[in-house]
Amino acid sequence: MLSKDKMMLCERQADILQALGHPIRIAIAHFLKDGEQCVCDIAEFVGSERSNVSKHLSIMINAGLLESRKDGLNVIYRLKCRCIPDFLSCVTDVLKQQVKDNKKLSRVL
Amino acid sequence: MLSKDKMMLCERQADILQALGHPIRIAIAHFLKDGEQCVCDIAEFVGSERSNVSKHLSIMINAGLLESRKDGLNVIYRLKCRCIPDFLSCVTDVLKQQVKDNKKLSRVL
DNA sequence: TTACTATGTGAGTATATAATCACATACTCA
DNA sequence: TGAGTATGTGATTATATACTCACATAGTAA
Repeated sequence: MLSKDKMMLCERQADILQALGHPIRIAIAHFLKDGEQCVCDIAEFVGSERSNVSKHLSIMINAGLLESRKDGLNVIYRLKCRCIPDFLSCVTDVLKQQVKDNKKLSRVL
Repeated sequence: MLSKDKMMLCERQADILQALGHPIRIAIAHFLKDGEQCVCDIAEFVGSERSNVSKHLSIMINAGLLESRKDGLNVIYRLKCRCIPDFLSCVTDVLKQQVKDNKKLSRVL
């Protein structure tokens, strides 16, 4: 049986996964890999309303994935941690593996 | 603006993250790192009802994270992809980084 | 000051998710 | 066969999440 401490760790890990577990938030993370951006440009990139994007951004801030700074009227967001792109490419590896398995399967069918 | 294809990719990545984005499902993944297990033992390990665990397992199966086989009365689950442990350690890296940043901050306060 | 712009927030709604319980299914073994 | 066990599923309920719209805030610039 899992200890209290390990369960707490699982909860914190789940928080991080949930904070990235939405198509718009993934897209935001991909966009910010190439450098910091304002809400305006992020909203344009992901193709959603600004108020909605603003909420997604605050979810990511709360999870410690992003940080922001003000620049005049704009608020500029950036990835807080260099490991997030690594992390995303890990997800991609899982996807690639699934595609590979599917191909193997389709050859048999 | 994000292309349709890229958006689809983000959706598939989000599916995977969501399928792992729950404390119980993370705990299951950790447990299965060390080898396949039946529902019974998984439920005992994560400390939740069997029917609930069964539903979590089917979420992970649908996301392509796990596979299962029958063995008499039991159903044995295992990780489908060796990259899932790597993936989990990536989440841990993000957490570690956050802890490190917090320490730095607390020294300043 | 006033008009304008970028962002954040609250209310309301729709939808998704999680947990529990009761029950169905499938298998084992006497 | 019948009792017992492991698992899965459907109904229900409670809660969380996402989205939209309207509005508030904060800064810019004339």
